[in-house]
Amino acid sequence: MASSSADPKAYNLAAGAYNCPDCTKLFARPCDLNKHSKSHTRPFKCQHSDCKYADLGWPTLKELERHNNDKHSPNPIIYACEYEGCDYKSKRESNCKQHMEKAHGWLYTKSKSNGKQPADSSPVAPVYRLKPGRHPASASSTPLLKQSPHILPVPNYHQDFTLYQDDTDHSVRFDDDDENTSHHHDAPQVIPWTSPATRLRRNGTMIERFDQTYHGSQPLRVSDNPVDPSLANIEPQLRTSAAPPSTSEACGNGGTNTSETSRRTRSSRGPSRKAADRQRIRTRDAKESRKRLKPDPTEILGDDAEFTDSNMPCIFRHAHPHLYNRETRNKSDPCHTTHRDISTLARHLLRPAHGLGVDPRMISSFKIQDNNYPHPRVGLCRRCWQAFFDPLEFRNHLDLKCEKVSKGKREKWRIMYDLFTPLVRQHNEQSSLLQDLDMAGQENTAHRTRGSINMSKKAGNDFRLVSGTVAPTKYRTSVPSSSSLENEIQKLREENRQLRESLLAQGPRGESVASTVHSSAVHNAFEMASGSGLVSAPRMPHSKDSNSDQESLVGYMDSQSTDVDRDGLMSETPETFVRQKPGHSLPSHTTVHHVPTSPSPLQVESFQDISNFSQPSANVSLFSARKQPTSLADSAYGTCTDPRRGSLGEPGQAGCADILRGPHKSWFDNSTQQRHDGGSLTLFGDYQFGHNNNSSANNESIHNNTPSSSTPKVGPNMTVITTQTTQQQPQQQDFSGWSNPNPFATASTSQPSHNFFEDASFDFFMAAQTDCGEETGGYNPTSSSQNFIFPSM
DNA sequence: GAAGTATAGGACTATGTGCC
DNA sequence: GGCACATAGTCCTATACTTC
Repeated sequence: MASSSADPKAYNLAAGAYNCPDCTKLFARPCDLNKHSKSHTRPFKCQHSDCKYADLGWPTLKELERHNNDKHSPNPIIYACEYEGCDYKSKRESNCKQHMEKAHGWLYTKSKSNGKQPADSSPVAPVYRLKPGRHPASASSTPLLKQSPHILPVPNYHQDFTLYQDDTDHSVRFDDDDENTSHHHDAPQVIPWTSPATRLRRNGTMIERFDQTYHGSQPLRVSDNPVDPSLANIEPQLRTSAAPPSTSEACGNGGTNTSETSRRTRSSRGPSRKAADRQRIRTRDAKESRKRLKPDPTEILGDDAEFTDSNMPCIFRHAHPHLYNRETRNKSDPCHTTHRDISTLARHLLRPAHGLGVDPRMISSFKIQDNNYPHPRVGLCRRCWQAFFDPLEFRNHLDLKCEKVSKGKREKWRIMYDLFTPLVRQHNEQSSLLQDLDMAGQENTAHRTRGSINMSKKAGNDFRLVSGTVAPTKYRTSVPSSSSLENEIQKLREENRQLRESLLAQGPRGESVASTVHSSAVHNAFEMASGSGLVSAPRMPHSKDSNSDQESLVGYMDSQSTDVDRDGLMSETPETFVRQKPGHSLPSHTTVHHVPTSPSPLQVESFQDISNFSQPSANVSLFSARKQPTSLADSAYGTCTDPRRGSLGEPGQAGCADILRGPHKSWFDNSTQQRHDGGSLTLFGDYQFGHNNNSSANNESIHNNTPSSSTPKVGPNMTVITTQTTQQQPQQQDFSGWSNPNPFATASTSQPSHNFFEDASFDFFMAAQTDCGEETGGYNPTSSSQNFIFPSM
């Protein structure tokens, strides 16, 4: 309920979340709980008494309005398909788009940019057109285009597979008069998977960008920082141009750029419109006067076309544009938006796309699920803005009330940038690489210090990194060597060569795409579509052992596949999952999770002692170990209600992470066959927790071992550990007799599994790792029985 | 295909804080 | 006390995605 937000009892300090009194969901913020509570109260009632929504109501006014347009409007807004010869019409814009996408192969930019054209996006815009006179509210802002779906006809080799024979972007463009726009390479298109030709083009783009970045102006040297090519763009000492817009200027613009639509449609809440306008004018005037009085003290980064105070980019995208390439990683689309406030940016970093631990007090990467682009393990206090590289020290710091240090938003942005965006080597690199590691670490330290010194000079701050806080060797950040990047690019080059050959061999356009499925390169291209390795074109064989793109440079950073990416996987999941045999019941309170095929032993939380881990190769590529997505929060667009999506869900739901985390657990070390008390658990891997139905009936069924339509699914390579109590030796559940063996399973190895576990001291950070505005399943510390399934490694 | 539900980020207001 | 700024909380739009 909305009132719960103000109820201190609803605030769970341990979990850092607000409990919904009407269900079991937890929220990081009261406003999120408030929003959620409307899904229970559904306060927006339909005015038509004969409508079922007169009683049921809708959670939001927007949904009520949409319902009215759908059902009760005498003159509803109609969206018509713009393709010639198609008379499809819908009252929903999104449905119309959906239709054009599915029926006509329309490619468009899926971006949550709030209607704004992303800075680096192509001019590709929706093809649909609002019917004149039907939608006056938006018609003025929506270009009524001369519709020309020139992309038709496109041979539809597959329903979702559009292959362009040539390398031309066939998307309809709206501003073709912009001759400076590169339509050829910069059209961000999101399609379920990538055709070989598109893949070829994208690889080419990546290679081109790599060459420009690292080989363009000067030869690549070992001492060059290959990770942060954009860093130079924001180094103040490198600037000679005029100062960037001041904070006041930016804020003023931000205020006056308020969407008029938003103002018109904003519900009547808070102060009156006149009062709000007065305040806005007052604020604007005040800020303008401030601008005249003194310069922006937070002048840190200097001018940059991409960086203004109201236009702050995602630190990760800014640091690694080649990794957050929306052409190859549609999941990174949210990273292409910019932020006006640090709080908004921090909120963004909380998203599953990055997975940092963020709360009002701190930002932490201690708990981030590394893949093959490990992050520095850093905790940043948002009060004193001191960085910590030791999680225990960090936690101790947060337990104390430190002195608040005022910093400007640029300063903060820079601190976050410096701390979190460098990539690090695996912490268990073999000694043969230690020299490189140290060298790179020193470079990185220098890089950070350089920026910090400037901050110190210009803002007089005492950013602790300047004053000698250097990450311990164990946690010291480093960067991938240039040779590693070269190797990855070389892989792309080689793959492109194969793609070209494959496409040439494929013959004229129109030939069945099936002719390419046996080409490993093309297959890899499908695998690559998201960089996640989870995309498999339906009807295509899944090759677990394929040396696919997830191992390449553009694999990913820490993001995971999008839902679109994972469609391919889900098309196969009915085969990969195993259902319980009739009559076969699980032990009481056993919870079953799906864990994909064996994660790499490199996927470990890095701050534990993993020195005894075996390493496949001393010279293993930084990018080579990825086999499956590992983040629990697995999608930038995650939701808790779908197993394909990875946001933290409520107990009993797929993707529910926190239910498996928390203090006071007992866990079983699969390698040593020993049980350990206490500590907390983090399972990495794309697993399903029980089932994806959050109904109470199903929750009941899972706890009572009652077979239901959502009987717990079991994935490959799993070992079920049942710990009835913290005092009992766990028992191992044998699933060998279950049906439907995983077609992709591979022989288990004897890799130790204790890398799943973490010290209890890190529990704190889990509390913050909730998806903003999303539900998290809270671990119930009162439960006396915790049951886990671990992948056999 | 229609309808329902979800997330991401923009933008605004209210409030807290430090400084003059 | 007023100003400037930071931030939390909230509402909103856009749109992705699921379910039926």
